[in-house]
Amino acid sequence: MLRLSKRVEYGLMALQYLAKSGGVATAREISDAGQIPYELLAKVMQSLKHEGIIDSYQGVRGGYALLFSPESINLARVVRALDEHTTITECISPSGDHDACQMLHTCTIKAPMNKLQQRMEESIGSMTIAELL
Amino acid sequence: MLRLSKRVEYGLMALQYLAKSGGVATAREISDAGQIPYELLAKVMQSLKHEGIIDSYQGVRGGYALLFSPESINLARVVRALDEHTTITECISPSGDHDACQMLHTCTIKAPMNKLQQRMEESIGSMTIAELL
DNA sequence: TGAAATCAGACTATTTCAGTCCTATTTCCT
DNA sequence: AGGAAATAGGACTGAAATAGTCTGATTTCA
Ligand code: SF4
Ligand code: SF4
Repeated sequence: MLRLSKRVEYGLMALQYLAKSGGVATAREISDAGQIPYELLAKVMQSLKHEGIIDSYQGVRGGYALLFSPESINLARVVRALDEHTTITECISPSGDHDACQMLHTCTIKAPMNKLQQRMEESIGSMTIAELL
Repeated sequence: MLRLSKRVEYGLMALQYLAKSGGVATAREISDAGQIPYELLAKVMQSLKHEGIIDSYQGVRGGYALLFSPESINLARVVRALDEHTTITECISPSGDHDACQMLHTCTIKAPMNKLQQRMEESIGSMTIAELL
């Protein structure tokens, strides 16, 4: 249940790389350094861009760079950018979705699961990219 | 990545039920009460039994009962009993497996992931069945 | 103008998960 | 003794999520 996806792992490696380099790096460069499938990493970088964690520069001599200091990017945000399921249960929806669980009404563990969700988020959010260096 | 499996959800409901009832309850009874697929729940109960969280009684008038007080059963243990992946990465294996990741040697995020694993476990382990009542 | 890079979407293959089915065994009650 | 009700355990199927690949478009610099 708490195994992180390859997307997140790759994303963390990439962010770590960008933090270390301090400047602009290409997806190819990061892929080579970390032995990460290039095409998959490319997608990950795009997701990180959309989330606003990194900036991108197109064309030759392009690449990616961090938009914030490593210590101000916490892992919760990275997970939110790269993972489908960011909640412990489907009834806890980040954007108030209505595709919620069927047993929503009869469910007896909904409330405590909410509490757990908070604690988990705190755990993940307590770590930053700076702690990967 | 942190969506808990149905097995865990059902397991928590069942343990909550057992804690509330205080005595012996059958899988059928719990299944009916929580609208849980009976066959799947039956498997879950068996897993909980194997982990040593509950005791079972076979035959007519049989069923399941808690082996410990609700406040001494934490969710980390439940997850361990019911979930395949209890670690954040595959290189963190509970029983020192050797099916570890290929990039184990070149990986640059292994150490911090270990730290995160600990924090996550603390979060999950900090909640007990008693908090579901 | 061409090479190198991001951007975007569709696609396939693999693995995981939820759920079902079937049979054996145990135990109580009549 | 025998049947009903329960757990035990394995095999199986279908659906869904994930990992990875492919193709083409666009941007930008030299
Ligand atoms: S309502 Fe209950 S069963 Fe449904 S997703 Fe939420 S916690 Fe799980
Ligand atoms: S070694 Fe690195 S890449 Fe492999 S599982 Fe561990 S953290 Fe992930």
